Amino acid sequence: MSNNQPRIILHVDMDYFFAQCEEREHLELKGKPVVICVYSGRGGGAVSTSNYEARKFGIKAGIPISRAKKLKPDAVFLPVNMELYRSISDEVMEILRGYCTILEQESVDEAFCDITGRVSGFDEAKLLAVRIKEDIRQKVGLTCSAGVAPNKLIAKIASDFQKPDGLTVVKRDEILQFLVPLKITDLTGVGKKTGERLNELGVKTIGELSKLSADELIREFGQAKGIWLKQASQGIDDSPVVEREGTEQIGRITTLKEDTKDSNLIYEVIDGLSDEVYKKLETRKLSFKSVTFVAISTDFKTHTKTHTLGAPAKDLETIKESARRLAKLFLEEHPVTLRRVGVRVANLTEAKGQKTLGNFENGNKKR
DNA sequence: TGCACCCTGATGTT
DNA sequence: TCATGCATCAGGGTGCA
Repeated sequence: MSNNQPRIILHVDMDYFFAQCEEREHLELKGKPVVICVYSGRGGGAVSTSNYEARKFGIKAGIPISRAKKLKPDAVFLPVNMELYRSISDEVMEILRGYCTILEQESVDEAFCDITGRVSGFDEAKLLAVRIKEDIRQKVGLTCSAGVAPNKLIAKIASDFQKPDGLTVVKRDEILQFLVPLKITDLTGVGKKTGERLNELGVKTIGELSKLSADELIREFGQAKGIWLKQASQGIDDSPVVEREGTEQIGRITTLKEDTKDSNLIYEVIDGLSDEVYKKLETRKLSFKSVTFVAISTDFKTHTKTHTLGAPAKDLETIKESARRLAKLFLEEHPVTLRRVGVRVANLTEAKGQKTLGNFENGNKKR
């Protein structure tokens, strides 16, 4: 895709999405601090997201619920209600689809739109963005923040630049001055770990990052990431907006009631998780070709074990048996105590008509 | 030797 | 500090022509 046509990309990011959905459903929440929680089943858990009232007290995504409760005991604490957020997300995406030729839904609350063919330039693009925001506000009842730029990388950073209910337009010749003062972690793809390593190299801003040579970055981060960092620091990104077929993998993970190394207990949990993964697959009519057992030990290290089948399958038994077998192997190899376990399927394909696919080599298995 | 595929842990985000 | 659940990706390994 090396055509020279300058692109215009719009990135839309719903504001504090989960919490805003709850505000829409429960009007009495407006103005109160709202905290959306993922409970672990053993009393603890983490904050999934919070509204701006809650953020004023330091309650943000990722912190333990216990800490959030200390920061603001009388905030409203609600469990995640994914079904609600999905259906609202669908409403939003449907609106966006009406405005762009290609829509790339990045997650439940974010999407890229290629609007190159829909507008004559950035001024018109800005007007279109305003209209889309207004449309979403009226039809869905939620605010979002938007970024308009010549590529996905900059559009995404731009949508994050002014929040909530923001709109930031970055034209081609404004990219460098826009990026230079930003923190390196404002680059999508640079998180805590990469940020720390860059700090050690004396780099704190994107401007400073752009001064490092590609060679230096490759030495430090390897070929692919090194080149990516160099390009990103200069605002270069050619990746196209692509309609996503669907997810590549589907999984479920849970925290055990208590830490254990008891395989029978773990098998029980695996069966339950397999059921849920199977349900998700079924509703989306997908087959899988590999099964992964995920284990997180008490020291919070993540371990995985994967088995790839000879041919795609779509039945529950295959998930359960594979996951159990993988767990057994894992426990034999690693005598550690587990805190969390998960089951994941990948290599997904559309489950066309096939009934059951029992034809993979699993002959010598103990029953 | 080159390539395709597989497995694993790291990473990002919420 | 206390530490959910989910997805994607790159590096290195492995097997085969």
